[in-house]
Amino acid sequence: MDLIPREFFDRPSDEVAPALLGCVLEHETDEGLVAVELTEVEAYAGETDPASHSYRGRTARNAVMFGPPGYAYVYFTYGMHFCVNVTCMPEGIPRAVLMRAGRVIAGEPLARRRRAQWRAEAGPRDAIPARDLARGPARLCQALAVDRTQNGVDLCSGASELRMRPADTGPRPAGETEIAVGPRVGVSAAADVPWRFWIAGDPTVSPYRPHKSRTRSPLP
DNA sequence: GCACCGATGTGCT
DNA sequence: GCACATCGGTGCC
Repeated sequence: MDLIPREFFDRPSDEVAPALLGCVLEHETDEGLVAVELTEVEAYAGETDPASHSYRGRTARNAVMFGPPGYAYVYFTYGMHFCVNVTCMPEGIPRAVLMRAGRVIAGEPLARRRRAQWRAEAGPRDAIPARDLARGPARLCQALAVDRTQNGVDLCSGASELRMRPADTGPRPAGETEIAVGPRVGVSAAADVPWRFWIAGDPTVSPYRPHKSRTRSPLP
């Protein structure tokens, strides 16, 4: 199996993040295989990063971030969505890269069924465009069927159903070769830190949304 | 395309 | 309580 070696992840998350663009996250289940080529990622630091789940120290939820590099940290958010990260740096140093979006390169029918099933609860809908199958961190988890049960899985092991492959060294489509950098999406703290990386011009990159507070304006 | 907003569970202050 | 590393619908330009 051609997988990314663990040493790749044994460095700061803001170095790992851009290097992950073009790499492939794949999940093999009883339903089949779905593989996604990463087009958008975000780096998270630990004790120095107020936007990181490990900012306030180790808890049961974020324990995987404190473990060795190359493991999946999956968390549940907004009452209905999952997001998946890969851990970086040696054991004891909490760093991770959030995988925000990608292009489905294998198992597209299965990925579309999973996404459509999730949306069907709100009623009948139009077909989902291919570019939207994994366009956003929660959509990526839907397409790959990643949830809590994948938290702590070793992404560097061929024995894992969820694993990471190196980038294809071949040429990319014209206009999709440059790596762009900017502030992270949807974070209220440290919103100015440019730790989001994406492939410039790629249609599967999620639209940028600044963080929005849920508190409504007071009544007149 | 953009702005608003509801759904919904969990981990904190 | 309330904020939250989100999404998808509706309404409007």
